[in-house]
Amino acid sequence: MQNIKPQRVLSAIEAVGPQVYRILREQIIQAELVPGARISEAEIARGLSISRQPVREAFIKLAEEGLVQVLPQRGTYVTRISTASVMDVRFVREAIEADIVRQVAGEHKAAIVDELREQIARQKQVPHDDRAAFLRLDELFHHTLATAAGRAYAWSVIESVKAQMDRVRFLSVDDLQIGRLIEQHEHIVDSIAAGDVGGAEQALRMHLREILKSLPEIAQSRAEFFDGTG
Amino acid sequence: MQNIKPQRVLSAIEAVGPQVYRILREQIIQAELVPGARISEAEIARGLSISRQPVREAFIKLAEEGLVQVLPQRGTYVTRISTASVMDVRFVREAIEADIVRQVAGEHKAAIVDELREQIARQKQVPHDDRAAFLRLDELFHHTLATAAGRAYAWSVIESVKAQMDRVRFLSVDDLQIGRLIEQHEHIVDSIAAGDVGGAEQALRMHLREILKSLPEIAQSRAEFFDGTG
DNA sequence: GAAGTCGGACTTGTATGGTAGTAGGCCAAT
DNA sequence: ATTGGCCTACTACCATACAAGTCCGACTTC
Repeated sequence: MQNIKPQRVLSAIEAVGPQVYRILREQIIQAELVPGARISEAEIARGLSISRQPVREAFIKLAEEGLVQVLPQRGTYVTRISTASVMDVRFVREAIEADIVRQVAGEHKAAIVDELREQIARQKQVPHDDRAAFLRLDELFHHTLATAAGRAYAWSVIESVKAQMDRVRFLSVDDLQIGRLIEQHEHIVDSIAAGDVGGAEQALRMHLREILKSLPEIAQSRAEFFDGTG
Repeated sequence: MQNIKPQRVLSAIEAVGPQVYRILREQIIQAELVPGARISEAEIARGLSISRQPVREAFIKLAEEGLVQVLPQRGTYVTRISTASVMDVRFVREAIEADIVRQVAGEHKAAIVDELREQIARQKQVPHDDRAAFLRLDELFHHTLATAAGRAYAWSVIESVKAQMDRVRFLSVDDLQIGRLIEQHEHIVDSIAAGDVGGAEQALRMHLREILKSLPEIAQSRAEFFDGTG
């Protein structure tokens, strides 16, 4: 089966390193590159028909996010998901987004409420089996909140740490949870619309803690993806 | 003046790239490398008697922190301090540390209070002209809080973003401010000791907002270090 | 004199070569 | 049968070479 290698198109207007980073990051989050898998600079470079150098830079960035572990002279491995790391990231994200939503709720801008309600309507229309589509809309929802508060930078920080959470979410979101998450979105927006700062904050914190509920279950059913240290 | 180049000792047991990163980061924060300065991979590499590759990796990491700006085929420049960026970082830091201190205040661990009070005593003994020494102790104080809450990861996130704040602090901390900052530390610890969760949070938020008070003044007196966009 | 053009000396980005170190298989010796 | 030692293949890390683009000054031309 001499299948022609699908030459992944790398843009010429952007440096290759960051592109490789995004490709690998996406593959790790979506478990195409499974936890524990061994990858090598040379192997990836061959696959993309580029040199090892940009791949190396991508590895470094992935290692900073904790998505891979680089062992000098030994190899580079996709990290297994650590429930402790997931909870660490969730804590940071909750802290930042709590202050963001407090600010939004305190500013009484009707346009934002309309925008968010429209997004919720779209979330309800997502087919129940299309997890990726819902996750994209969920991401957009939280991103919109941050932008509305004028906190684009804060969101960029969240983005740079949330990969660990996304890996779990990709494994865990099922239909039932989607419905509950949408309800929580509505609760957040209602609180914002009412100018209920404290209520909005609490609603958001509860929303982000939802992930913890399914985490033990996922860690057990997909034990090979998780490290054993808890 | 044929002065012998002081060969900075690079450890052999750690990769060179991260070491270069730390050296340059320190120099930028302490304004040895002044904002707007042009630096080049080759120049730094020659100075350290290494190749361009590890320097390049350091540049990439510095660029992610916003400490330098890499313009392909043109050059790399130490960024000027942006007051907007400083406020962005402060927002993130305040959000995270607020949740940390709430947790510490809610746990009623006497050992932590003792440790923090001892640190404050040491802060009072710092000579009033030794800014660097006080900043180190201040850093230790906040780091200790995070560790006490079991939030080592959260602190690592703060560390990776706070360079922008540190650059300003290095320019701004004078004797008067040191006294006020120590008072605020005491206020925070008192609230923790009393188990006053809300009070501890507010005290910490006020503490971290202190930097904003001197920011406009610094930005004016050292205008050449700041960008003009506000 | 002024404007346009060409060339060289930079810059970062990418590719490739070389080095030290690890892992694991194979073989020999006990 | 088990253990110890070599040897090959692989790894990441660093150094070096090459490529592509930018800037600036000198020269040419009008």
